[in-house]
Amino acid sequence: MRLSKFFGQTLREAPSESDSASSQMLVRAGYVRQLAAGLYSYLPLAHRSLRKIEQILREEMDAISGQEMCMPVVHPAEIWQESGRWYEIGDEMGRFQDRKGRELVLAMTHEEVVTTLCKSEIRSYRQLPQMVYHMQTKFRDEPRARGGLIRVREFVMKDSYTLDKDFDGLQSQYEAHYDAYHRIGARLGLNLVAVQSDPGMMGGKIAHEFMYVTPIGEDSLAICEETGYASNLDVASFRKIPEPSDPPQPLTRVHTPGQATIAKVADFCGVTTRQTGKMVFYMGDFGAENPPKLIAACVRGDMEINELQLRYAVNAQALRPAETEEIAAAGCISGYASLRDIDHTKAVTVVDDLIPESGNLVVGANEHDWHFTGANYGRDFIANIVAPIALAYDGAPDPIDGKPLRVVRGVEVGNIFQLGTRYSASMGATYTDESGVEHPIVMGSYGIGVGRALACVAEEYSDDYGMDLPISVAPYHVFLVSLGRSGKVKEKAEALYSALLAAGVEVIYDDRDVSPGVKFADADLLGMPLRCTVSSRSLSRGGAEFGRRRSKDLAIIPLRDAVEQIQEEIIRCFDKLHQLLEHLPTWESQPK
RNA sequence: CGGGGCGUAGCUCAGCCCGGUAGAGCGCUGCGUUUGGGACGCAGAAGUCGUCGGUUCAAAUCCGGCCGCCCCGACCA
Repeated sequence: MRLSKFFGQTLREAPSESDSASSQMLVRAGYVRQLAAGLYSYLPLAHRSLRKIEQILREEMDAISGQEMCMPVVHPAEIWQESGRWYEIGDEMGRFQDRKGRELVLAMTHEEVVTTLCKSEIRSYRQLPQMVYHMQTKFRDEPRARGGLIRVREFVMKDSYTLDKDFDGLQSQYEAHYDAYHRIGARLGLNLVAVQSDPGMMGGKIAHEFMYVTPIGEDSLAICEETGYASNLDVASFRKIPEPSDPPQPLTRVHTPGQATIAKVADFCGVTTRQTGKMVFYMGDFGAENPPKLIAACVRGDMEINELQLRYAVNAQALRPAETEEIAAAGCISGYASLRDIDHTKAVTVVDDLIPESGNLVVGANEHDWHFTGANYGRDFIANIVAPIALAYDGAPDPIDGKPLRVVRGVEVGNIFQLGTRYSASMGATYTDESGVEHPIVMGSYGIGVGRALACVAEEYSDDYGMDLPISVAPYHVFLVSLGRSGKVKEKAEALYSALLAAGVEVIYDDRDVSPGVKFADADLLGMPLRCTVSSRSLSRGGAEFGRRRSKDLAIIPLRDAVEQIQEEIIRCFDKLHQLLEHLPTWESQPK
């Protein structure tokens, strides 16, 4: 590729709409252009990188017996109605009608289509197990696209689907994906951390997310390097250690004027926040046929509510913070609320499982400017439900060995779900076993966002000058630049370019008639890992300069050996990257 | 969906308070000089000031509606 013919241009300044390093660099380097919120065009450089990422995905999926196929982006509504997700999913699903008024859906994912195919293709246990995959566009009308390429509305995902006759089969294909995803991360130059995750609307019980840890991530993770525990914060558990307390003391009403926050009241009463109980109120949505109900949750004062776990504990479909009037309707006073005086029929009352183990708490007295001291669960207040509803926090003891958890941010590059029979049962995809009995097929689904992976790689490998992409992802391996307009330099550079092309080296050649500063700046920006410079200076020293991007110590390589030496260096780059494959985490090595 | 910000040349932005000729830098075009880290001179092209309406003799500027984009939150198979 000649840079003089390149479709697109580099930008000295990033457009104001992009924020993260990855987005800014990809825009400045002419890889991508935004068309609208969450919709991007991928220019030739990005497209080459995306194809390379896809090829890595393809190789790793094929290696675990995947069969590549392709399913449509537009689906009839009926299959989504059959699975039930037509009704469960809201505005994030793109819906439209064809000319006859038939309801159509833009694919958010492809479980429904795979399951439909199972109905026509899979009849017997003899046809199982199976693993199919494709790389196909998804559309999700996110309420808010953000972070440049990290969260977009239209994107290509590699999604694979496993079909098994039982859960043992599923488990084995799940583990194969678990290991394959680590290999994919390594080949992309990304350290992906597998964390336990919430299966959510995918159904099923076991799920992992593969996270690229970065401050710009949207998800919070709780991880412990020492024990290997790693979980999405949503589902993270931790050891709960009760605060030592004296034998139960009498419940005492205390005047606490103006002490409406936990910190203030703890300070006022001379106790730590660990010796207080904190009330948080939500309105729970229990489905269309049930009225919304107040949820009164209590955690220890130093902790926060894990809303997902609370939602599961009360079996609600959704939660939102309650208004002051809604709290008052159950007989509680905001800021001084207590489970002692609440009407347990008007609210679902929940305490974290640490509360019954905590003695002599300071809690609200349900009256302005009054609290109780010496409150003890069971004697002074109770709840409908006792469940682990406290959110893990930085420094919390991990559940395996009590070592401190670290809470970090991450971007979800991939995920794996054990679906079980969630789709096959509702849609009637069955096989016949050895004894002639029909069973629903046991399914798994496994996704990796291709564009998101590129964004993460760009984020990881950016510096002040541009990107320094791994050899496996860079659109070209070598950036060849000629300096000066002397006929000899141009001639030699052209000859080297032709020789590299003839040898099959992926090279981008800056043949433009611009100043050296511009060429070097663009070379730095564009992200090719290797650079080769031909100039009168290099020629007088015996050939071309060659080395890593922005490297200070550049070797002079004679032009007659240049192609060979460049090829060898490319191989060394790949070898170095592939060394990462040697010590990857595996399913076997993760803590159980 | 709640809160905040922004919309002026291809890009980054000034001008808006205080209404009256639409600006700068970068980029682009031409000519000349220059060529190892975003060169310089001269000449030039380029904008329905997001959009619709209102106020006014007069609106980029004041007022209102709408649209779009960004950020925080809610949401996120």
